[in-house]
Amino acid sequence: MAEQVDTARRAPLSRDRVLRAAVALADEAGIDSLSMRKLAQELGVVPMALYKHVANKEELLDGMVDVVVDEIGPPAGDADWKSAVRKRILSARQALLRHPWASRVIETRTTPTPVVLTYMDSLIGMFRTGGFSADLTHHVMHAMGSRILGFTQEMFDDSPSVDPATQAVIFQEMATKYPYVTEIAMAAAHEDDSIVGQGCDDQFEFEFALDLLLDGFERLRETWPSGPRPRAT
Amino acid sequence: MAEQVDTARRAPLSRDRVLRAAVALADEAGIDSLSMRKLAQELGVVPMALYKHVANKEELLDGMVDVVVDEIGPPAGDADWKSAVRKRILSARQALLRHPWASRVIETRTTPTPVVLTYMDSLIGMFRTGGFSADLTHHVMHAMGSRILGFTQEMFDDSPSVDPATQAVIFQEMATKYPYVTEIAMAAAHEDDSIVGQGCDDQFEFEFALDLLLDGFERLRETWPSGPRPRAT
DNA sequence: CTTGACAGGTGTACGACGTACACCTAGTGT
DNA sequence: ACACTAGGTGTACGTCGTACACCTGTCAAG
Repeated sequence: MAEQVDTARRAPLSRDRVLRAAVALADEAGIDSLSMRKLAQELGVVPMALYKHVANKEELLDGMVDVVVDEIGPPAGDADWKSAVRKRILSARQALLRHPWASRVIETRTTPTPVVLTYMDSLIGMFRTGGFSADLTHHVMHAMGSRILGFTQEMFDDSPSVDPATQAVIFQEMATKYPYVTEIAMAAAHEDDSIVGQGCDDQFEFEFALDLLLDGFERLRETWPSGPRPRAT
Repeated sequence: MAEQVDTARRAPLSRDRVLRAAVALADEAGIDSLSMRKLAQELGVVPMALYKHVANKEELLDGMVDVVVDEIGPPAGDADWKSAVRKRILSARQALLRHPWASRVIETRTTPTPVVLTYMDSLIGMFRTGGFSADLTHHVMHAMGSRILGFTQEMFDDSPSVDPATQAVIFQEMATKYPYVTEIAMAAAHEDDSIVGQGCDDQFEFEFALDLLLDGFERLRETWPSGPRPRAT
């Protein structure tokens, strides 16, 4: 009777507990190490037990996205649509930065969950009450693209860090084969001691694009016809 | 000695043949049905044979992306940077539309291949020779985000088409729970007889956002300081 | 107090997947 | 004539998601 770790002692499972454990596991071990089996083990339970709380892995991932989206705070009370939207999007970005796997997972969802729909509805509402026509709001939401949920793709991630000598050789090759890319990478790294890239201020880039779009939206808001755009005949 | 379908008759494999077959398979069966085993079968070969031509599945996917990027034509000869960039991006978009799996796969690549770098270099070059500073070009490329390779995420795909009665119920629920989303969906579907969405003109949306950005870039081009942006301090 | 339904955890098993590793085989340069 | 090698083969392992039958404790109705 030495060990009795069985079913009795541990807290009972629940959809919520499963989702939170999944998020935690993905946060610390990466989304690729998130399998139903590992998750079950983490919860001290047999893999199939999870299926009493989520239909399948897809639904698990949907639920995980919901957890992240729930972390986005409620809209700020700003009277000004522009700063209200800006704050909300930046808050979404913070949520996504806390869970690096989330953007990748969101991209693979095929159908929005109610939680996501609620978030989108509230965001759309900010434009509508800010004086945008339904039609213009539609285009504007499309224009925001991946920024709606607070992320943009990174193009390069940290390279596997070879020694400086070969790094220099690689750099020379890069510079001759892709002069423009190299120039841009240099410009980005001007406040950094690494040779290539990495020193790019993502937050700045994100806000740069966000503000560019918001400014564009503002201009359109005043000139856009209030009805739907005229149909081609 | 009835059948002699063995190794002798079929054309020899090659990295190129493997990649093309993979692209074809993904095109017609979807990216989820692309496995090393199915691909091998398609080529009349044992799975492990593929590994003599690609290191692993990741490299296969990299190669497939290369095939797609190669389909993007060379830059137009326009003197005007803006229309040249515009054409190139729209041409990239066409390539991606021919291979619906490509955008999803591109998002999962961790390191750009030489082919992708070449494309990016040429695109950056269009801004640089168009009078953009290296610094501004950097930000501008970030701002383009997923549009660089010609796609934006779709939010909804075709729903599994239930009967009209329940569809109406669903619609009612949607309209009360997510009034703004519904309104937008309606606005988009005004030239369509389906009840919810679907009638959204993706090409229009894409160009809307693209032009919004390009116009914004144009304005910045004239006001942006030529050096790198000043450091905080 | 019995019963039986049901929510929730278990155990086994299957078919896919990516790919390591040892092997074979045909063609080539010496 | 022979070793080398590029390229195709066969077997095998570990991992994955999950179908299906089963067990067990709880609790309401008879």
